[in-house]
Amino acid sequence: MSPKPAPDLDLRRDRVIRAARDLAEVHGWPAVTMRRLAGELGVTQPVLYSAFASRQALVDAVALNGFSDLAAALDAVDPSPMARMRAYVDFAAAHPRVYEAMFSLPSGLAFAAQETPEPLRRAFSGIRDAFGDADDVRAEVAWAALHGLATLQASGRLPARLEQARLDLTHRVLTHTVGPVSVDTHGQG
Amino acid sequence: MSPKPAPDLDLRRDRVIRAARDLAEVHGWPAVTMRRLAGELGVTQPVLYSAFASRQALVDAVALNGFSDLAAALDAVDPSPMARMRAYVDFAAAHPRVYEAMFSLPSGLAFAAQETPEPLRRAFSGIRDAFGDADDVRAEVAWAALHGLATLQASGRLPARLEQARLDLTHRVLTHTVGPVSVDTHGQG
DNA sequence: CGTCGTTATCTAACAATGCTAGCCTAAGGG
DNA sequence: CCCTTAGGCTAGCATTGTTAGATAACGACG
Repeated sequence: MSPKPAPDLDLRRDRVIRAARDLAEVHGWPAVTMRRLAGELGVTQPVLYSAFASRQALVDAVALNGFSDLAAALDAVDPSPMARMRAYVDFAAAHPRVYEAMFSLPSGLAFAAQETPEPLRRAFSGIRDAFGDADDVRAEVAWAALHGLATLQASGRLPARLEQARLDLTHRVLTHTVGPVSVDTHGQG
Repeated sequence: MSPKPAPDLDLRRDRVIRAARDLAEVHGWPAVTMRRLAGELGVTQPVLYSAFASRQALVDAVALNGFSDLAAALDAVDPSPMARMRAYVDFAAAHPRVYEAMFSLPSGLAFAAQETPEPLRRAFSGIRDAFGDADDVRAEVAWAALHGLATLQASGRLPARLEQARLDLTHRVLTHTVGPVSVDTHGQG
């Protein structure tokens, strides 16, 4: 049944993912070509296709891996809002290309569906645990704010000098809000 | 000096930009190839390069155009926070690919520098006028929140059903915050 | 121990992309 | 009518993702 020693596909996938991620972090995603990747790993292109059906699938795998790491980074700190916020933006700043794969690059990953991969749910839980509400609205807003800060800062569209001030203000408005939580889902839901 | 009638480059640029935008909105940015674009316009590829030095320059032009439109959309409504917020997310939802070119796709547009193109500054002013503070921190946070909401919703990562609730909460926390605005820019600025 | 069958891997190629060099042709001045 | 000038087109290059067909390595069976 297996005349040739079946290669450890999981191990190979892991190696390819790591190589792709490193290459992307150093030289950007456009530099992550199948040829160059194969060269770095000392194999030929078709071998990569035994691990991933397409380049898109590989990028998706890097993204999924990133969600796992993000979930771990959030879990590693205490569940106070400020600690989680700091952990989130720090993760995005430390691994900008992975974050790009997770959110900006075209992706085939489902999210709001029930097929949502588990690492994605875990990452979101890391935020919900800190901002949890009656429903998820506050956590979703918190996530959106963090995501906006992370991406706009990563692309240099916000002055770096005010980063801490922005995070402080975001924390303050999300935790010290007055007024009822009249969540009515009318309108063009 | 000009043996052949010099083509109206501005008009041509405009046509190319419009064609690229329409094509992107319908079929996505990967479908916007120079060949296909030339075909739609009834010309050959090299003509496009007389209008834009590269595909990247064309995408940047579409993005810049989008910032102009966004600024106009914000100016068109009264400067109340809620009206501006609604206008912002509506613009992003109505022109998702243009918004993608403005924020997600690789871009050569400067932002925080003093070389920032005027349409970008105008678009940001549309937000600052509604959330203006002592410094720009609150406006920046508002912008980040809106951007996060827009992108996460566009990629289907937030349930559409709660869209209005998220916007309401965002509006509430940004306008009804208690506590002083102790903006100290210490830390790793 | 030798042969065979299976399967992972490599070589080589395909189609499509962004971009460019060089010829061709249209338009105006003498 | 001819000549100059410059815009447009044809054809091509290098690179990309992806795949078909050949090759070689390894275990099983006689």
